[in-house]
Amino acid sequence: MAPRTVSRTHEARAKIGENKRTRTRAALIQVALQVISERGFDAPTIDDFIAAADVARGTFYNYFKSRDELLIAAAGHVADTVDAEILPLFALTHDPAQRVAIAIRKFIEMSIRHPDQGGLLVRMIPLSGGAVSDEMRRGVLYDLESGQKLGRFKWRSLQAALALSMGTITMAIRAAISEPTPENFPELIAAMVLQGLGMPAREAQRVAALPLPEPVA
Amino acid sequence: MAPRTVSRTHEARAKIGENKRTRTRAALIQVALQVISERGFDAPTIDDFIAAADVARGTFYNYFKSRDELLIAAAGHVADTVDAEILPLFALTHDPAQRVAIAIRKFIEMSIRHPDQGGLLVRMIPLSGGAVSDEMRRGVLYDLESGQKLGRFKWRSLQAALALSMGTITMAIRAAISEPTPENFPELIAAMVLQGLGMPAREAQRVAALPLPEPVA
Amino acid sequence: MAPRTVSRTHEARAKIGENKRTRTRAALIQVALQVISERGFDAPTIDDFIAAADVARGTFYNYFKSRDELLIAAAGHVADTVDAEILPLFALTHDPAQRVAIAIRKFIEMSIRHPDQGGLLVRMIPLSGGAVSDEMRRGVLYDLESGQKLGRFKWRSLQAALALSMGTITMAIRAAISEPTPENFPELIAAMVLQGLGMPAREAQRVAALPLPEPVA
Amino acid sequence: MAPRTVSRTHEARAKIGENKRTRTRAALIQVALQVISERGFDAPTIDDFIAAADVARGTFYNYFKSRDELLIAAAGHVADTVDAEILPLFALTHDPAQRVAIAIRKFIEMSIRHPDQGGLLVRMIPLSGGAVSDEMRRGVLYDLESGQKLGRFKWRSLQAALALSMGTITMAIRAAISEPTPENFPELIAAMVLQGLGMPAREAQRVAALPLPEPVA
DNA sequence: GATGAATGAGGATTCATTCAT
DNA sequence: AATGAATGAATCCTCATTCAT
Repeated sequence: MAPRTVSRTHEARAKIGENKRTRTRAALIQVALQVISERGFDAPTIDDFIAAADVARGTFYNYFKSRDELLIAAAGHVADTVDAEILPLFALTHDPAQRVAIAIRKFIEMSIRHPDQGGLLVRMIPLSGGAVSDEMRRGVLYDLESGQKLGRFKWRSLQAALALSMGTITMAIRAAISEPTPENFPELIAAMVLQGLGMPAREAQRVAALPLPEPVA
Repeated sequence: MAPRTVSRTHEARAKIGENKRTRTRAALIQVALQVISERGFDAPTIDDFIAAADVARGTFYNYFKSRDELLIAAAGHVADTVDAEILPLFALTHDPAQRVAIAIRKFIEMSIRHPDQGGLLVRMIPLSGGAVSDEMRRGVLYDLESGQKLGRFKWRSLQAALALSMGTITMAIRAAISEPTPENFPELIAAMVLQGLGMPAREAQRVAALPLPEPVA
Repeated sequence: MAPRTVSRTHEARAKIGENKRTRTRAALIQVALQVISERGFDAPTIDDFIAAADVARGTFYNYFKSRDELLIAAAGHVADTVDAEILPLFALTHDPAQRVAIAIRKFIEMSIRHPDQGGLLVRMIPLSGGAVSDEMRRGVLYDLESGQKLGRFKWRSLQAALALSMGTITMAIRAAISEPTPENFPELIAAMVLQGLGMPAREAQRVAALPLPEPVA
Repeated sequence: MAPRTVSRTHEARAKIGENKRTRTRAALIQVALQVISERGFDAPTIDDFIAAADVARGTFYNYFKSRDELLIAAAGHVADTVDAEILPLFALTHDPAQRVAIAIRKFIEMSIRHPDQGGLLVRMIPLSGGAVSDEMRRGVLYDLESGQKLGRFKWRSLQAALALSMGTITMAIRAAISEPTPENFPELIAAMVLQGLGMPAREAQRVAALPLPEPVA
């Protein structure tokens, strides 16, 4: 079985290389989230990142062409994390009101659990043409429109409805990161947004308080 | 006109100088608003400011001790503008719902008329420590609480109510600056926020649509 | 005369500034020629140049965007120097053979007198798309063609004639810089090129040896 | 074909390895010639070489201890090529004029056929310390002097004669690489050089046009 | 042997601020 | 007051070379 051995070796080596590369990259991204949460978004230099990750200057550039590229990658990682939490829940219901509530609650919950990631998310929304937020935005847009068609929402301007939703989420995340918030803060925010979108208060509060399966990770 | 020139008093000269000084300073601030609104707080360099204002490097430092000082002055200018526009209207009513609606409508209107100032505003609000946002925040806080006491609002968490208000305003200004918006956008936003705060839809829309005295400038 | 004083002051200041700027720029170029002659073309870094010129790092970048830009400017300076020497002499004759001889002799003489400058010239010819050499090349081209028409030259391929002229000049400058050469080296080179271009040996040597007005500087 | 594979002797395997080793080494040198011919000696990085050769970084260092070693090997390869083409022809005649003509024609022809090698040659000649140019230089020197003794040449300065020969060859190769040239370009150049060295035009052109055995490779 | 991740010294570049004119 | 040349600390970026797998 010599050939197999040979080929396995090749594969194995490739895989090890692959793993190491992936690990270093992941470490840099992880470290970036930490450092940003500690020292803010603008202050940290490439030097700070590599010092925290304990890699050489050149190693950084083996993975990212610039500071910005690292930050974007980090934001992408956060987006993936959020997606992984929200998408399974979206499979459970097609009620736009519920979906909006789920997204809002999950985003805020995640930001409370991982303030670094929430912070980065919020900082990236204005920046980068919204690479991160775009996906979120598209999802929200879709639910706002179908909710209107189904009579769940009663907004009079899509632009305004979008501003309400995105603005409130953003500011709520910001609050959740920097101040202590009540345990049901995510639900409270979700309910207010639904009310703002035209749902009766009682129904909004009911939908916003529906039990949610716990995240696995 | 030589005689007139000669006969100019010291005072007159001082005043002319004063005027010029004021004008250059104002020009620098104006230019700063533009540049910041386009490129954010951190990106622009002093070179960008002096190039846009077409003054020499040294001149800049005759007016501002540092880059930060210009930024603060620019923010202060926006605060003054806001004060001049909104405070007089606040004298007209003590209904918290009306006051919140007035503030929201005025902020957005002003941002449409002076996108540079709106842009700076939007950049400052998240910093939440900026003079503008603090004052605004206090005002909003006060109205939210008294509105609750008077039964006009029915929020369940002050933090959440604040996030809804501030977040929606911020995002609405952002939209108003960068996209065309319907003429009644300010009112629409105001109505949605009031609904979110627990007012019945009909009443929210009525209050948000009350006629407003035109701004002077 | 206050106004006049004021305006003279303005002019004077502008002029002083202008002078200073010009002087610093010239100093950097001068220093570049020196440093290159001492340490070669490739070795010196920007640090070496600014140390030799005794200016700050930032000052360098006030004048040149990159190391290459300095080198190109230095080469341009050399080209100007040569032009200043050759052009007046070109006014004295329209005989293409004489003009070719003058150009060759002057380039080599200059390189013997200022080896730094000659060296830079030779190094820049392959580089920079020939910004430096292009002018020279055009001049030579013109004289080669008109010399042919007038029956002074008898080459059979313009390309080949150009290769002979430019190649020989380049290599002669190189030799003149790095080895001791006989006093009449410039004339010898000129004569050989004219022979190569098809002039009879005797006539070539006569034209190449015609007395030349001494340079002023 | 398993049996055959199995029955392969150690020697055979060694030879295959040897071949592969030789091939990879040759590929690196070949690629180096290309890259150097295009971008010069200094510009290309090891990354450029390994990317063009499509080998891993470590593989490069299995064959060459340093970047310089590759450059030297590449130059050696060109030297070998030149030797193989020109030396056999030198056995055919002892007339210095013919030998100079042969060398010139062969160098240019070879550069047209193998532009990469010509490019490297041209880059090396000015360095004059390169193995190729030294050998060539010695050969040319010898022929120039014996040609003078035999009355075939009539130069007045060996230095100048050398500059004419080497400079013209260099520039002619450069032209032949980068522009289309007439078919008899090598002969034209050879004739001009011989004329420049003092041979009568008619005789120079005759010698330069003598038929040459075709190269084998 | 082949691989490619990691290294870090060497150099390039920016930009807020000072200061003589 | 206005000017703009000069400064240099802080930071970025490249690339030849090493070495564990």
